[in-house]
Amino acid sequence: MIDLKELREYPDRFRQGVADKGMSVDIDRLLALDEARRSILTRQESARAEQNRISKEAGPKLGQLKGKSKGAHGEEKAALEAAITQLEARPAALKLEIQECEHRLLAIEPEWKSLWMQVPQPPAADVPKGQGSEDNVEIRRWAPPQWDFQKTFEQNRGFKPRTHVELLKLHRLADFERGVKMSGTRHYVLTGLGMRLHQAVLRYAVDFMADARGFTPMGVPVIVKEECMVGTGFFPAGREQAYHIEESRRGSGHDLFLTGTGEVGLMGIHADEILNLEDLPLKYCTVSTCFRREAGAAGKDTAGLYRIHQFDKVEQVVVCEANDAQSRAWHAQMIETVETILQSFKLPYRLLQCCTGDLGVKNEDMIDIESWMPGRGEIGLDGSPQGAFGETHSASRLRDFQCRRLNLRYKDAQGKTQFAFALNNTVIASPRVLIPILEMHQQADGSIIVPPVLRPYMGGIGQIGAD
RNA sequence: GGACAGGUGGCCGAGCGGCUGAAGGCGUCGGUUUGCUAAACCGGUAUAGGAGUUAAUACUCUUAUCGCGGGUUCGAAUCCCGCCCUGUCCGCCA
Repeated sequence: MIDLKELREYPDRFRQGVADKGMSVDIDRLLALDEARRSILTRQESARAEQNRISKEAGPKLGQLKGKSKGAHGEEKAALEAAITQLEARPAALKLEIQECEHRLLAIEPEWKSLWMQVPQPPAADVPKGQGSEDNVEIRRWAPPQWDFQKTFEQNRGFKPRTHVELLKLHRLADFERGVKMSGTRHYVLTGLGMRLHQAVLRYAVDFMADARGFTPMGVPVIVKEECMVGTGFFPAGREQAYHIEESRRGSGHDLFLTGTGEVGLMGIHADEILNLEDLPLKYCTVSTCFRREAGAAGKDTAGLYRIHQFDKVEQVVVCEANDAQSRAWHAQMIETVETILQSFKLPYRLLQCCTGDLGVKNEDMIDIESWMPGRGEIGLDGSPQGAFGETHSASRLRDFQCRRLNLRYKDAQGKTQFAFALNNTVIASPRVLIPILEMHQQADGSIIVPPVLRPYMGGIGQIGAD
C-alpha cells in the first residue's frame, strides 16, 4: 500500500499513477474520507485526554465517596450522593462523545481502508506509458547460434514442428484425460519422463540459485491466512484468482487460501519484523506448488500445459534497502539470472519492458521474459502453427509497496526504521517451461534432445523417444 | 479430537480494578572511573497514529497498544464472554 502522508502531500502523483495504470480509484473520495477521519480522531482523542485526566483526579475521590455513602444514612447519604452525581456528570458526557466519534469512525473506515488498499504503486518515471500488453516495448532478444528469428521453424530446422501437446502424447509425458477426470478442466497428470523432466528443471533451478547465486532456498507454506495475501498485495484485487479454503464455515479457525506463487510465502516470512541493516539484502528462493483459478480466462489457452490450475515454480525474491539504485541493480541481476538459465537450455527468448498499463497494483516496474514456442500462434498456410512468444518469466520491482503492507522494516545506518524495498522474479515455472524445451529440442523423428544441463537430474537420459 | 496450564516490553519475569507504558533482572546504548580489557557506578533504552515548534537533525503535547475481538465500569494488563495461539498429558496419524 502507499503512504497516506505522501498521498496528502502529492495527490497528483497518485492520480497520475492510477491513470497510467489504467485503473480507477477515486483519490478525491479517499482524501475526503481521510480528512474526515482525522478530524473525528482529533476530537475523540481530546475527549479521551480529558477523560484520562479526570479519572486520575476525580476517580479515586469517587471511589471514596461511594464507599462512604454505603455506610451513611439520611442527609449525609443524600449529600454524598449529590456529590457523586456531580462528579459523574462530566465523565458521562465525555463517554457519550467518545462513543459518538467511535460510531462515526466505524461508518467511514471500511470505505476509507478499502480505497487506501486499492491505490496502486505509481509506475517508475522511466516506464513507458501504454494501455496494455500491446504497448510493451521489446528490449532485446536472444537465440542460440543455430536459430534465426527471421525464419520459420521449418526453415531453421528442415522439418515441420509438432506442438508440445503432440509431443507429450507421442512420448506419454502427460495424460490430460485422466487429469480432467480427477480434477476437471485445466488439470493434468505428468507421467514418466514428463514428471522427471519437470523435476529436473525445478531441481536445476533451485541448485543454480543456491550454488551459483547464493540465494537461500526455503520451503514455505502454500496454504496461508488472508493477511498474507493482503500483505503481499494479491488481495483484494486478485481475490478471484485464489482458491479459498473456508475453514470458518466448519465452525472453527480462520479461512485459508492457496497461494498462486511462492512469493507469498517468501515475503510473508518477515512480516511485522524490523530487520537489522546487516540482514539485508535478503535473497530467498523457493520451489512451491502454485494454484490459480484462472477466473476470467475461460476459453483461453485451453490446450496443453500453458494455462493450468496447478503448477510448480521456483521463485526468487530480494528484500533490500529503501534505495532506488539498489532496487534497479537487483532487478538487473535477477533478469541476468533468468537469461543465464534460458541460455543454458538454448531457448530463444525476448525481454519486454512492460508499459504502465500492463503493471499490477503493487509494482512500479516489470520486465517480462517470453520464450519462443514454435507450437503456439496462428495456424499458417502450410497448416502448422507459426510459433509465438509465450510468457515464461516476469521480474518486478515493488519499491516499498509490499513491505509497507507486510509491515516489514529495517533499521538504516542512521538507526531510523524504514520500509524495505522488495523485488521478485520467476526463476523457472514448470510445466509451462517444458513447452519451449520440448518444442525447440524436438527432432525430425519426434524425439527430444534433453538439454545437457538437465541430464544429471534425468538419470543421464540425453534424448526422449530415441529408439 | 479430549483434559489441564498459560499468552505482559528485545528476552526473563512481577502486577490481578485508579498511584502501571507497565516493578525487578538480563540485554543493549551513552557517560564516569580505571596501564589496556574486565569490573563497578551514573543515565537512557517499545511501536504506531494525530497535533504543534524547527531550515533540518530534533523536540513538545496527545491518543492507542499487556495474544485478538467484544462486554462490564466514571476508570480495565487486572473482572466477564467469544476466538486465536503456545506448552504438557491422552487419543489419532503421513
